[in-house]
Amino acid sequence: MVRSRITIYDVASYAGVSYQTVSRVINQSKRVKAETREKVEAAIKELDYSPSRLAQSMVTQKTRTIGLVVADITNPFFFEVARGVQDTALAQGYNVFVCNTDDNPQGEQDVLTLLASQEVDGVILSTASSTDEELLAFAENYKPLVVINRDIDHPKASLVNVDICKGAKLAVEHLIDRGHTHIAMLSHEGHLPEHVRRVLGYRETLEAHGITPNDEWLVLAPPNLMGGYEATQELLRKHPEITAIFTYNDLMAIGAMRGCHDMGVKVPQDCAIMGFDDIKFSAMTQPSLSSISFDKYVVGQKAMQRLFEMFDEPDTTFAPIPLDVKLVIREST
Amino acid sequence: MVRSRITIYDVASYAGVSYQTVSRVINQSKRVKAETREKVEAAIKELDYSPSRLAQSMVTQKTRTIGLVVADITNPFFFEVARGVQDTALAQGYNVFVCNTDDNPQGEQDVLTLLASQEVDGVILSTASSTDEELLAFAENYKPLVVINRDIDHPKASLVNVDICKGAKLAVEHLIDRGHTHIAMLSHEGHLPEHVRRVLGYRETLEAHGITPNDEWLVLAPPNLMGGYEATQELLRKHPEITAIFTYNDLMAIGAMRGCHDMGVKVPQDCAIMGFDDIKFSAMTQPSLSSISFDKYVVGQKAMQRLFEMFDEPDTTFAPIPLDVKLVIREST
DNA sequence: AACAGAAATGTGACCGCTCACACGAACGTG
DNA sequence: CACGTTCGTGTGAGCGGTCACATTTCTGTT
Repeated sequence: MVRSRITIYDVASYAGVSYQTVSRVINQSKRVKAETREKVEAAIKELDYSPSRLAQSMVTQKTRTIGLVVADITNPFFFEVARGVQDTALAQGYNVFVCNTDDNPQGEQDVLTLLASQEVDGVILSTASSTDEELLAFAENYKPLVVINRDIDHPKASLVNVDICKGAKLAVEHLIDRGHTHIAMLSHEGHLPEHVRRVLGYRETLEAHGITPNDEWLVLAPPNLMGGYEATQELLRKHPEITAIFTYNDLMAIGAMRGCHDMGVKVPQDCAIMGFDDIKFSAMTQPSLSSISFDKYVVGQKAMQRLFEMFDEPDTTFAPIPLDVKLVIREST
Repeated sequence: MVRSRITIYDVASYAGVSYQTVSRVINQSKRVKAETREKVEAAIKELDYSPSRLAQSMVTQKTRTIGLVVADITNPFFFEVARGVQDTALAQGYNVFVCNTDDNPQGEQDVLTLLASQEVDGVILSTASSTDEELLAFAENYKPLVVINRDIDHPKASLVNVDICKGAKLAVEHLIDRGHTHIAMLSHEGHLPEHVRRVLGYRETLEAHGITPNDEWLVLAPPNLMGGYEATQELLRKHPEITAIFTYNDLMAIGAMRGCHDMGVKVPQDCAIMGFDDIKFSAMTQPSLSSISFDKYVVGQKAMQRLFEMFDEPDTTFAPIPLDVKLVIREST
């Protein structure tokens, strides 16, 4: 039975009060007599009334909806973050639009303007494809913005930053500890190596240990299983001297391990593999994957909490939220 | 600069027409003189106006938003489906709320009522935790509903069904072909085996080949990596006679392979492992995983397309959309 | 008993848009 | 040139709420 919507007026006349009183009950205003409140609550229950969020949003100009922009929800890193965001949002009655940009700068702009027109209350962004300028423009003109793993400087944008440099350092030092000196790296083809903190950490750590980074050993590929697989095969064919590979993320690392296997290169004996992100699969691969671990769920959680803080205090500028990483040593190194 | 919202009235007075004319231009009504339309379009561009979806939804009672209910977006199966849904929705200007139920029936009910109050235009559901009755009640009282991989019978609910029975049959027959007769199965602890089509297919196929299913060999566990890992170890400890395992999904299978490995059981020599879903990881594991494959992205795409059809023709009852599966043989069997 | 002040409730306007309708101008027709 | 049609545009109302303010009722004080 598709009954036409029950409005606040229906409840009001059923309870014998004015619509405004019903509104007060809904909004938990103190200014309602206990007795009246009960009457209204009974009416609400009786009529199975629930207020239209649309109408509420219309007048309050708050939608209780936020946008989450990620490169690709298909990547286990992002969906763990997404869960953290969603769960935290839901607990406060907020909903989340998840948008994929596929690491495409134009897509990212489209998605941001779409979100703006959707009238979300805020945006959490975890991508690196749009330029800082575009992002700054968005923060300036539109809604509160929380940015994950990216350094931009704007009073209306907040940061949540995993200590990626430290992660890269731990990873490379671990490989050096294991006696490796010919350490290659697989990075994300979508980004300039100069802007990728993993690459910077990789280079710095090598240099700190007296090893000169060899640019031939830095390969750019799509940051997924197939990208890691193919890049590894090409790399090892060209540079058989390599004995260790550090990758942009675990997806690439898992592809890399399979790439080694298919070439008859044994992991870790012939070539050690080191990932980044510590996704759940990494403990289950064969050999299991050493990686840099941090709590992705917490990343999402903190980002959402920060967004809530920004709603409450719109004019405050918040300090970045740092998140620590740790090295997880498994069989692949 | 947070300028207060530009409304249709601003555009109207800027262009020197009435607000209704602007509305007509926005809604691509034919009833506007070309000349006027240009004036209005220029004004829109000039003022950088975009209509408030909120206000539009308010009056049209359509939000251009749909809800996607999945058990856990963290499962690769679901997020590939989710991508299919999202991409298809976005192409038509629709947004998607993704909700996780964590396979918790109460959570599912909560999510459904939340979505109803959110005033989504429709719902796509791919979970099995709520009862058929609850789902029917939802379809009856609320919005168009597309259900994935589940048989419910209601004129207002549409189905997209992967041929899971066939998948289970192909899987088990393949194991039998390989000479196995002691074939165990790992299923989803959240559902009664009698309702799981994979289990039905498993039992039927065994019987069809003269093998009596042994209930001791059917283990229920959480449908994830760890669930597969632990269940496998327990199973093989109790029943070392088992030489093949068919799992509810690839996540469990990957956990199972690792479980075998850690017990010194070689895959596939000592024990073959057969998955279901063919997620991307399965080609990259070591050994790579045999599985039942179907296009998860297309599942999402078809579900969304069907929902659009339901919007267009609210009173039509649509036939279920079938999707075929195929066997992918890799190294684990 | 009279009055101020707080507490409880009611009324008008409006959020930004679309719908149904009204209205005048332009058009062809006999 | 009076007529009905079509076309182009404008007006009133209302979607379902909340806000600011007005109004009434209940307190407490002297």
